[in-house]
Amino acid sequence: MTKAPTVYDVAERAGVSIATVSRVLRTPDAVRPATRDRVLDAVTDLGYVPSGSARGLAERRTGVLGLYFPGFDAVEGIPPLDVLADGQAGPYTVVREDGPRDDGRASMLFQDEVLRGAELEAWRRGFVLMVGVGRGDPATATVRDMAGRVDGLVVLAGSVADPMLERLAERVPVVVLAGPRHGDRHDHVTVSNTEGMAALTRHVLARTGGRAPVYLAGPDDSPDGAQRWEGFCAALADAGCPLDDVVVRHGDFTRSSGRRVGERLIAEGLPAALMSSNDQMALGVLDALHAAGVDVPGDLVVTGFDGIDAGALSTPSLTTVRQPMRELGRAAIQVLARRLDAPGAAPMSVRLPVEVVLRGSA
Amino acid sequence: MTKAPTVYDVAERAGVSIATVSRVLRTPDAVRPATRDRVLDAVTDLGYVPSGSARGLAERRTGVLGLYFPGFDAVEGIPPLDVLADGQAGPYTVVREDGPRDDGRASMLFQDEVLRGAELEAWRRGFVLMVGVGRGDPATATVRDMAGRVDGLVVLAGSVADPMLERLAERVPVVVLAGPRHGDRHDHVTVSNTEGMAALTRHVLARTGGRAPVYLAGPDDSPDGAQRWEGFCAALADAGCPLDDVVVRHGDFTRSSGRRVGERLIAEGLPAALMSSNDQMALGVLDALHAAGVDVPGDLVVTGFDGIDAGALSTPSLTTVRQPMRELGRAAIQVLARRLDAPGAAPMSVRLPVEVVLRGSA
DNA sequence: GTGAAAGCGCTAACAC
DNA sequence: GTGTTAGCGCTTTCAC
Repeated sequence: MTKAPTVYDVAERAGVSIATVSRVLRTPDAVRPATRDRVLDAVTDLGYVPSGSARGLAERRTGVLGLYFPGFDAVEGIPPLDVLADGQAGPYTVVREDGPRDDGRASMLFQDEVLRGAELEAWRRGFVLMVGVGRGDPATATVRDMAGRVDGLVVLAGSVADPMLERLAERVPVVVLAGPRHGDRHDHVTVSNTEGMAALTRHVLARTGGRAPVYLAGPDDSPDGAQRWEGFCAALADAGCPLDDVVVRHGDFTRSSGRRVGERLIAEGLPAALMSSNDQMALGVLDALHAAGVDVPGDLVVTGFDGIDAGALSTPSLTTVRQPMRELGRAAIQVLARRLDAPGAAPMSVRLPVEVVLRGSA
Repeated sequence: MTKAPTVYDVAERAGVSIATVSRVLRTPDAVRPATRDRVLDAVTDLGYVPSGSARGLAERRTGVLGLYFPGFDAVEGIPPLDVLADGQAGPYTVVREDGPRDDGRASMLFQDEVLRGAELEAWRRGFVLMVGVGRGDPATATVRDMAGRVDGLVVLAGSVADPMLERLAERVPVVVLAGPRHGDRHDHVTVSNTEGMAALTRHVLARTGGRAPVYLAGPDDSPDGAQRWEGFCAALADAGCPLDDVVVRHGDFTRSSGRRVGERLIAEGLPAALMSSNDQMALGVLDALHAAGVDVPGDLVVTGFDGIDAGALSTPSLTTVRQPMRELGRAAIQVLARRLDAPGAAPMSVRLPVEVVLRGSA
C-alpha cells in the first residue's frame, strides 16, 4: 500500500522482462512452465495486483460496465451522519412502534433488483459493475464521468435527459432500460407494461360486470406509468367501456398518497374497482379501506402493479402484475454485451413478459 | 463511439496545446477566459469525455471506491436467461397465488441498504462506486480485480478469506463491514449486535418472569449471529438465568426454516418465549404459530433481529432490533475516506447504535 | 519462448 | 497564461 508493486518489480524479481510478466498473466500457455512459475512466485511474494487504469489504457477496454439510476433521494433530504465526529451515543435506544410506517424502500426495490440482475450478468461475462445515481443537476457530471470509465452503460429511463443521452451514446454503447422505446437509435429493454395492465383490466372488468374502475395514476413523468395507462385505456375501449366514465386520481407512487386516495374514495362513495398504477399506492388504498372497515374484494376490488413482496403479505393479498425485475437487469447487460460484440448491429428493443398475479384483492 | 476523441483532438480543434485542455478541465481559473471558452466549445463539439483509465494512470488515483459482498446466489442456482435467443414468449401470463411465498429477498435487503448508503456517501465525496459479489472460488479473482481498479475497498465480513484480505489491504485501504472486529489491523464498522440483543433479552425476560427463552440461531459462520448469541447469553447471565435451561434451535436465516422450527415448537410444547437471531426466521415462526392458532404474545412472545419492513406488517407485528443498515454503508465510506486522507492513522473501529423496536409480538 | 520498444490518453512539473 | 515533455503501468507488435 505504500507503493504498489508494478510489472517492473515483478519482472526484476523473477529475472525476466516485463513483457513476459504480462504474458504470464494474460496468455500463460505462451510461456515456458519454468519461467511461468518464477513469475507467479514473484507475483505472490510481492502481492502484485495489476493496475486497472494501466490495463484499461493499454487495452482500450476497461472491463467495467455501468448502471445509472435516476435519483431516489433528493439532495436536500440527505440526513447528516458523521461517524468520525460523534460516537458517544449509547449502543442502543428503545422505541415503541404501532402502525406500519410508510415504506420508502419499496420504490427502491425495483432498482435494487435490477442491480442484482445486472451485477449477476456482468459477472458471468467477466465484467465488474459500476453504479451511479442521478442527483440534481451535476448529475450529468456523474454519468459523464462513468461514461469515461466503462465499456458500456445501462441507463434507466428518465435518469438522463435526451441530449446528454446522445452524447453518452457517442462515447460508449448505451442501453436504455424501462419505459417505452424512445426512437430507434438506442438499444432498449423493457417489460410488457401495456399488455400486462390491459390483461389485468380485462380481469377486473369481468369481475365488476364492466363498470368503470377508478384509476390511480402516478407522477406524470413516469414512462412506465404512461404505458400502464395506455394498457388500461386499450382494455376499456375493447370492452366498449367509455373512458369518460373513468375517474382518475393522482398519487406519487408512495403508500401514503394511496392512503389519501383511499380516504377520499370512502368519503365520496366507493367505485366498483380501484386500479392503481403501482403496488405501493394500492397498499395505501387498502390501508384506508381496512381502517374504515370496507370489505375488499366484497365492496370493491383493488389492484396494483409491480409485484412487490409486501403485496403478498397484505390483507387481503394484492392482485397485481409482476414485472421480472431481476431479469430486466440481466437482459440489459445481455443486450449491452451483444452490442459490444457487434458494434454495427441494428439497435434492438427487448420486451420481457409480465405475470398477472391473481390474489385476494380481486 | 467509432473512436473517442482525445485531448489531442480537442487541443487541435481549439488551437491550443493538450496541457491547456487539461487545465481547462481541472483548473479552469488558471486559463484565460477566451482560451477556456474555445476549449470548452471544442469539447462540446467533439463530445469529448476524458478517459478514466488515462486519468487514473496519470493521477495515480481512480476516483472509484469498491464495495464487495459475500455471494447471495449460488453459482449453480442461476436460472438461465437469454433474451437474445428466445423472445417468442407472450407478453404476459396469468397465475393464481394464495399463501405468501418464501421471501428470498429479505436476506438481500441488508446488502441493498448498505449499498445505498455507500453509494450516497461516495457520491458526496466525488467518488463513484464499484460493486462486486463473491461467488465460488474465482471469487477471489473478482475482488482482486476490484482492488486494482479502486482507491479503496469496503468488504463485508465473511466475503473474503483472511489471507486474501491481507493481500488486498496491502494494495488498497480496506474497511471491513459488520461482524466482530477481527484483529486491529483494519478499519472496521459494525453495529451494536451484542448490546442490542442483550437489551432485547432483558425485555423478554422481564415479560416472561425470567423463564428461559428458546433461542433460534442462524448459520454457524455468521459473524453477526455470533455477536447476537453473545448478547443473549450475557443478558441471561446477568439475570441469573442458567444457560443450561436454554433450548437452542438452528435455522438458516430463511423464513421457511423458521416455519419448521415453529412447527416443532408446537409439537413439543410452547416455551415462554422464542428469540430469533433474525427477523426472517421469526416471521416463519409466526407463520407456523398463526396457522396453529397459537396466541402471540399471549401464549408465548416472539422476537427477531434486523428490523426488516415485513416485520412491521406481520400479525402480530414483530418486536425486534433494528440495525441502521444504510448508515452502516455510509459509515464505511466515511471511514474509508478518512483513511485515504490520513493513510498513517491508526485503524479504527466504529460501532453504530441499534434500536430495540417494541411491537405486538412481545 | 523471450526481450526491446512503441504507444494507450492523460497530468504535472518545468520552461518560457 | 501557455507549451514541452516526461512519465503513469500496462499490452502488444516485432525482432531475435
